[in-house]
Amino acid sequence: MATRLSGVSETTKPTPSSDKRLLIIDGHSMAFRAFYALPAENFATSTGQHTNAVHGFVSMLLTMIRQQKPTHVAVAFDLDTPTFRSLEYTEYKGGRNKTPEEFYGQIDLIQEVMKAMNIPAITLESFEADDILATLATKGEEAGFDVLVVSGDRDAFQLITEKTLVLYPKKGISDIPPMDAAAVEAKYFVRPERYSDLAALVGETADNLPGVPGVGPKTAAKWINLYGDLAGILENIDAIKGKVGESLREHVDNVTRNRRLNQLKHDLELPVTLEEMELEAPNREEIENLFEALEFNTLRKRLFDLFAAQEEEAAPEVAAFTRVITDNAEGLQSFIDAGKGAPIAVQPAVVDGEAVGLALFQGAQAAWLELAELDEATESVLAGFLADENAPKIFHDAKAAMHLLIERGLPVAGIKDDTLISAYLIQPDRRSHDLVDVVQYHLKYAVPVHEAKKGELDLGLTSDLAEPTLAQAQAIHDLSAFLATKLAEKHADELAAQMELPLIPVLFEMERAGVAVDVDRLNELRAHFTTQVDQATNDAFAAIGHEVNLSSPKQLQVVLFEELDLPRTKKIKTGFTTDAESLQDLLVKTGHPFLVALMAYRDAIKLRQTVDGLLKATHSDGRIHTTYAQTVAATGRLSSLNPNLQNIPVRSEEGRRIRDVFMVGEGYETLLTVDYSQIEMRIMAHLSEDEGLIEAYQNGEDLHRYVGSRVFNVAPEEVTSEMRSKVKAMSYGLAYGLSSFGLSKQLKIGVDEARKLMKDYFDRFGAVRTYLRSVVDQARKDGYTETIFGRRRYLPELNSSDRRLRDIAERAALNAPIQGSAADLVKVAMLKIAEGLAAGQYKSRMLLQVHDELILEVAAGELEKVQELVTREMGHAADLLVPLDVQPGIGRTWHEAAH
DNA sequence: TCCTATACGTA
DNA sequence: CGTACGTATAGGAG
Repeated sequence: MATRLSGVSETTKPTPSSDKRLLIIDGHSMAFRAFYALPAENFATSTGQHTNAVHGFVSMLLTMIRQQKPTHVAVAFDLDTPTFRSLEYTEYKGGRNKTPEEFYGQIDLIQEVMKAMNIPAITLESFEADDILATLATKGEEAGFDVLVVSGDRDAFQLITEKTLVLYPKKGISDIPPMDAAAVEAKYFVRPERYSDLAALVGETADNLPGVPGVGPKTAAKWINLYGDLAGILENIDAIKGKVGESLREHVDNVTRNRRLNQLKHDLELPVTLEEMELEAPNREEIENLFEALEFNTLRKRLFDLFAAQEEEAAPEVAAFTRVITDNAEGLQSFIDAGKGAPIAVQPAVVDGEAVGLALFQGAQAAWLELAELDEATESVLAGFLADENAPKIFHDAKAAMHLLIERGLPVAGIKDDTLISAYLIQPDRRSHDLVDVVQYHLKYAVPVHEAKKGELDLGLTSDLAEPTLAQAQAIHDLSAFLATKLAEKHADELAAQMELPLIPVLFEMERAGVAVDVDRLNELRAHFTTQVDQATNDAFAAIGHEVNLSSPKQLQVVLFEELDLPRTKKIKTGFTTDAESLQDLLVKTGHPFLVALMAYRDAIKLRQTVDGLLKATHSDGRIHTTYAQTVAATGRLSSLNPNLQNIPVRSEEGRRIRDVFMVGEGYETLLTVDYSQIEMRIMAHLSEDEGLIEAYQNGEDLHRYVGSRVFNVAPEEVTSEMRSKVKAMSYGLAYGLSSFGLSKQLKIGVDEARKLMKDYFDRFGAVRTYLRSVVDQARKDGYTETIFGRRRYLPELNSSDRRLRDIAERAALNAPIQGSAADLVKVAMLKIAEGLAAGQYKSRMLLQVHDELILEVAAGELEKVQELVTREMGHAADLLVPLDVQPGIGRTWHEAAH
């Protein structure tokens, strides 16, 4: 029987905090502080709206909340309308510099953020934010709060009491020392309640309130301490001797006016109650949208982390479950059987890259296994369950779990669902779908995580892992059910079941297999490229007569545009670009030898970096095991990382030498590469149903030559290579939303010529234009684009009022069905090939996928059949209006196998 | 130690 | 003012 570890795991109630803390912020003054603390030019959205004040303000607010842990928060803002002070004294706050243009609009944005964070932003007609702060401080104290006032205005010091402190930012927006009575006294030699008297005497330049000339804080404090307060001073005004006494008598009207104006109101009627200021979780969607528009990625994470941490301390509203420890075979078996074949969520606990524990969840039961502690019988039950194709399992990132578990001798089959995949298909444009984020987003609670630190593993720690890992397994289980509905709503359920989920074990096997590399050749190449780097470095230094870091664009800018005074290139944020294209232009214009050396340096060091990366990534088995990210690319493509094997050089002669180190591994006969030729163009022909394009492909013509002959109105054999390359660039460009301007730049021709080229193209292939337009129109209506296999990409910004964002979305909409359909095709082919290889019990295996190319390792005697299988399945992955042409290549290395 | 900007490799 | 990616380095902020 299962050992009961802890009956029902309790949901911890948040301990009702007896100390209520109210944080109140002077919105304008803090926004200004933030504005001047952060450079405006570094904080702007792509639309040109400056955000430095918003960023600084929110950053400051988050820090405050984290450090001060307020239970209630409110922000007060000034209005533009006159206040009772400006009405009484028209020069009040006069003479201030005009608000900088970059500040414009940022207060509104801050208020929007406050709204999304559910923090009241308070304004009051004819009063200033300071008065609101004062009223709130008083109200808060009366209601038993500890009050923290954040203001950049020294008038706030008068609010300091035993229960109210002021945070007055001194420099920048960080490092704010809380001011209490003692701090005020230390600085100004008067108690806070007398600070306004002192300020009245001294005056306040910022508010255009002149005081008594010749009287500074020291003198004012001396008088206050001598006569008690301002009233006392005025009573004894004639007793004060000297020049300053005279000055006081002369300017006494200033003083009384100042005092009247700097007295803050404590008794205003506020439109918001204290209860409404209680700090609650932010509106996640609003924050997502707002921060997306503001391009605040770091802040978004900080914000959610902050509130996630708080919610964690509070109680996640998660159903209780029975937790069992299954440290014996019978217990585990009965746990597995209890679900009667319902899917079980599986989540490994990882320390230092190894699975140390495993949480299982089903129904309302959770099981925890410590993998190092399992006896043989229990392990065998577990292994049987994991490997059973008919025992359905749910993961969040099944492929990663498969790697972890197989290292423990536990192969996995029967992946029924993967919530990582589901989350991705629902929101393919999100870059990350961490379990924590996905649960927070969909289920609206914070799933706990255990931050295991390196080298901290001990007996105590493994059990610490149980609680959070069990909660994660429960979350995965709940998420699976929740997302299933969402997937169906979005018509992505079939894609998940038929394509993405079956692909997981295929990718797993490819990653596990890895690709063999010739380490000796890699080292030789490294030395070779290093020689080139050194040579180019020497040449470069010789050309300018001194050393410089050739890898620093910033330093290069100095050399190129200041020392050498070369023509300016395209402007970028940090000055002028030094990219390869511009360097080439500069070389043509000036012929400066430094440019030659620099370009050689760039080429060589890039190749050496690639080689270094490969060397570092080579495992002890002499193979490189990349990881395929199945849930990153918004179009449905895979991506490859650690290392990226989808961007190994091929275009340059030197670069191709790197492809020659990828080789067939021991026990295998050869590498086989098969790639699609012009797959995206073919998909465009299919989707557009353009008769001309379809005919060209059906007749097996050289597409670009064919298109060239039509566009330039010449016979196919008269199409020059120049014409062909123009047409090729244009054809591919179209699928990316290329403009005539872009085409003219790329082909280095006039915009007029480019425009004519495109017009001639569309005159001949009108269906392409119709199709491209319809894609965008349809997507604007639907909110998404769709591939041939029904994969959607959601593009809400197609309806943005911001033209820049809309244009970007339109280009994405043009490209997504084409790139995405190609990605789908390749995935389908991979599934069929994997199936065929298994069915034929071949030893040959797939190793790599590079978008339109598959690389296989072929065992002795299998080449003919495997090649037939691969070319057939790739060629028939979909039934299009045009044939799919695939090109096989055979060789000992990746380079040799290229055709 | 983190993040951003720049540059550059692939399809 | 052409899509989709991943990775390296420099340099600033922390």
